[in-house]
Formats: sequence, structure tokens, C-alpha cells
Amino acid sequence: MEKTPRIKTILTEKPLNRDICVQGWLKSKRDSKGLSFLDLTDGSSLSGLQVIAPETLANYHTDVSRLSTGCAIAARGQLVASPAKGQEVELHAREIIVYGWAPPESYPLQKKRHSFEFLRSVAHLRGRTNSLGAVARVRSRLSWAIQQFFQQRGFFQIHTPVITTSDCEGAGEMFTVTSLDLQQLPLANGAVDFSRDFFGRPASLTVSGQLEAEAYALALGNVYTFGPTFRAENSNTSRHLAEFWMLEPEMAFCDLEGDMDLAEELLKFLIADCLANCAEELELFSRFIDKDLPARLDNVLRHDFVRLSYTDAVKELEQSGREFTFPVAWGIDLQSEHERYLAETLFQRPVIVIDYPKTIKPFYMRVNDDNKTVAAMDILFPGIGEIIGGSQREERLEVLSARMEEAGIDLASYQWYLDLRRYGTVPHAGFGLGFERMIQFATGMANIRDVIAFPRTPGSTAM
RNA sequence: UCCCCGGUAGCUCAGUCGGUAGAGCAGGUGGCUGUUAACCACCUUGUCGGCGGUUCGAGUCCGUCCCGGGGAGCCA
Repeated sequence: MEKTPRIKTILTEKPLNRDICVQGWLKSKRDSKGLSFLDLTDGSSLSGLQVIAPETLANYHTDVSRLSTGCAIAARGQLVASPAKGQEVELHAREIIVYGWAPPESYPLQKKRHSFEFLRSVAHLRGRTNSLGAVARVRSRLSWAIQQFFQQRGFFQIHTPVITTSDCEGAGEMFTVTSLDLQQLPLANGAVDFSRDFFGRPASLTVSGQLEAEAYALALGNVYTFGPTFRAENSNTSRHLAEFWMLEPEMAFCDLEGDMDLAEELLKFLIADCLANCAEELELFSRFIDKDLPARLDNVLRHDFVRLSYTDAVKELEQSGREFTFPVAWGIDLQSEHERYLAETLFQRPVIVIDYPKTIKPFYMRVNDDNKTVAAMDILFPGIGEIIGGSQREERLEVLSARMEEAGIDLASYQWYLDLRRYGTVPHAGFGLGFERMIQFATGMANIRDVIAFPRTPGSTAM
């Protein structure tokens, strides 16, 4: 097929009085005396190209006049300065080719605002709307920015496995992976005989690539994994998915301080990149989705993140004079309302809470000298809560083994993980960034199901 | 999983005290117009989420199930 310029390029370069061909989908058509105005978009940018289709076109009465929202067409003609308001340039068509019709009586997308809830039911078409198309472009850009950030800093990307046979990675319910016939499960002593399963033992979809990333951090120095992650939790909220993308950097010869520095630098980099490269999309979100978006993004860029210990956070909450639904006490995990108070009311900017009680954090987090807390950090963003969770890892074999035993974890199945401490162990640290939550923050989108193309949530995989 | 709210035309919603259903938009037809969420006139569209109950009569009241949204928990 003929290679045609993208509309984004045309709108930027404005090659006036030249013959060009554009291909895309119709956003809307308005008829006037002797001509039709076609709003054409090809997905390259939010703005579309206005195409003028005169009545004199060979197929005007047979095709052009029948065009409606959603139709796929090509338009060839001259790009000229537009005499009317609303656009700088427009294409005066000499030829219109219809690739695909979109019968208006059945095409779900109308020339009007739809609720995000409705658009979820047509997930395969919603990328054609202004807002969801903009989300997709921001998502792509942020994904690229993540790669840039780490590659520029000498990190290596590790493709950690999606299928895991670890009994538990300590991060919630897992999806089982099996090739057994579920109608006729092989039994042994009344239980399923996984020795006859594909891997010879129970297997699941990963809930985190961290443990594997640690192995390669202790080989290549600084690494990151970035890929799909799965949680079989029955979570029904606007910030949880059963399948989501998680970024997990892991650094050797690094402590909690360095971990926090990297996380803060990354978050600022991503937002700055978005502001610089997705200006048109952000303008749309600011106008229709979240009026405070520019101020919130600016707020992150301009300020150092507040860093305070869990112990100090508890003190702040106790001194706040607030009546919380869940009372605050040292040793109890911070509730959403507490996190929100810290980030949104008290400090009004991102907050990093460190050194949580070891009893409420996973086994792999490094025990501090007080023997009561661990070198953990949670980054709380105003509006969406926890966006990053990380820690310095426990690199001491004896301490790690003891903590795993306390947690009731079968050491035998973690020998490889313990080997990392047995042979050439070093202080190391890392964190996990929920990619969709990052997109939510960058776009102001309220529901996480609207920042991933095909969301998977309990009881729902629409497409 | 728990709490709250909701499910009525293709979409967004209204529907009073229980008396068999309406608006805007979309769609269709015609008109007008360098239009831009185009405009004007006319027209079409319903298992009122499912099942059961109360009642002479249920969109409306009760029970139950399903689905969706918000919040909570879990977390990223």
C-alpha cells in the first residue's frame, strides 16, 4: 500500500499547496451546500485533519454523502490554509476512497461524549475516542520513557519469567498455570497430583519479578524488569487490576537511601517527559478529566519528596487531631485514610514513608539495627495513594533464613534465592512501580480500567 | 470479600402517592448553511437487568440472584 504521511506530521509541518494523501477514520461529517466537511483522524494525534469533500467528486453522491462516524477512508488532494476558524490547514480532496463502512445504526461510538463505563463495554473500539486514544499515546510514551531512563543510566533490562513455580512470592493470591485436564484431575492421596502436571509441580503466573531481578542485579549490577504481573485478588477498586504492568528496578551495592533517590528521580523524569512530549493529550485531560492535573504534575516536579519514618508518620497522625475511622497505633499498617492525610492534607506533595515495623512487611526486606523495623519505603502520591513500594533487601543469610522460617516459608524451595546470600552477597535494593497507577497520575484518569487497553478484573474480561 | 448507590430507547438520564413510559442526543426523511459537539422541522425506537412475591393493577413495594459504579480491605 501507498505510504502516506501521518496527520500529526502534516499538522506540524503544514506542507501547503502540495498533493498529499491521508488515511484514517472519520470522527464526524458536516454537510454544507456543495461540499462536506470531514473530520479525519488516524490516531497519530488528538487533532484531526479537516477534509473538504466537494460535490464534484466522482463518488460524492454514491459514497461521500453516505459517510458517517467511524468509516475508514483515504483522502487525496491539496493541503491549503483554512479560511475558517478551528484549524490552520485543511485538505481539499480530489479523491476519496472508502476502505470500510461503519453503519451508523449499529456503530457504538457516536459523535458525542460517552461515559467511560460504556466505553469499557466496547474496549475494542474505545481507542478511537479522543480520551482513550490520548491515554494510549501517553501510555506508549511513558513506556518508552522508562526504557530511556534506565538505559541512559546503565541499567540492563531483564526479562523475568511470567510463569513461576515458587510456592509463594509473598504478594497475594496467584493464578494457577496447568495443563492438567480440569475435568479429570489426577489424584494422589486425595489431593491433586501435580507431579503429573506440565512442570511436575504446581506453577503460577508471577506476582512479581523481584526475586529473579535480584539474581541478575547480583550479576550485572543494576537491572530492571518491566512486564505483566498477575494477582488473583478479589479486588474491586479503581486502582487494582488482575493483570497489570509493573516496573521493578533492582540495584546491587545500594541501600535504602539510593533506592529512594532513584525512585524520586524516575517519577520526576517520567512526568517531565510526559509534559514535554504529550502536551496535547495533557491539555485534553486538564480540560475534560481533571482540572487540577497541571498543578498536581507541577507539584511533583517542583518539590523534593517528603521523607519520614513510619514512626514519625504515626506521630504526625496522632498529633493531627483528626478522627480517623481506623485508629492509629505503632505497629499497625497505615490505612488509606492515613496515607491520604499525609500526602494530601499535611504535606500536600509526594511522601516517602520508610522503616516500617517488620511484622507488617515481607521477609525479604532488610531488618534495621533496632531489630523492630525494616528498610522499607512506600511512596505515597496525592490522589492515588501508594504508587511505589520498595526496600533494601536482606542480604544476610542468617537473618533472611530466620525471617523466612518465622513467616512459615519452605526454605527448600528457595534455595536458589538463599544462594544469592550464600555466595557473594552484597547490599542491594529495589522497588516496584505500578505502571497503570503512574499513567493514572499522569493523565488524571480516575479508573485504572481506563488506562489499560483490555482490563482484566474479577468477573470481567470483556475482550 | 464487606458497606453504600445504581441497572428504564443505540447513548445520557427523568419517571411524583402503585394506575401499562418520556426528554435530550444518536439514527431516518426533508430543508438551510465554509461547517467544526453545525442548525431547523418531522419521524422511528423499550423483555423498565433476571426470577419470584404482594396487589384488581408493579418501572414504582418486598425477597432473591446477576451485572455495574463508589468506598473499604489487600496491594502496585
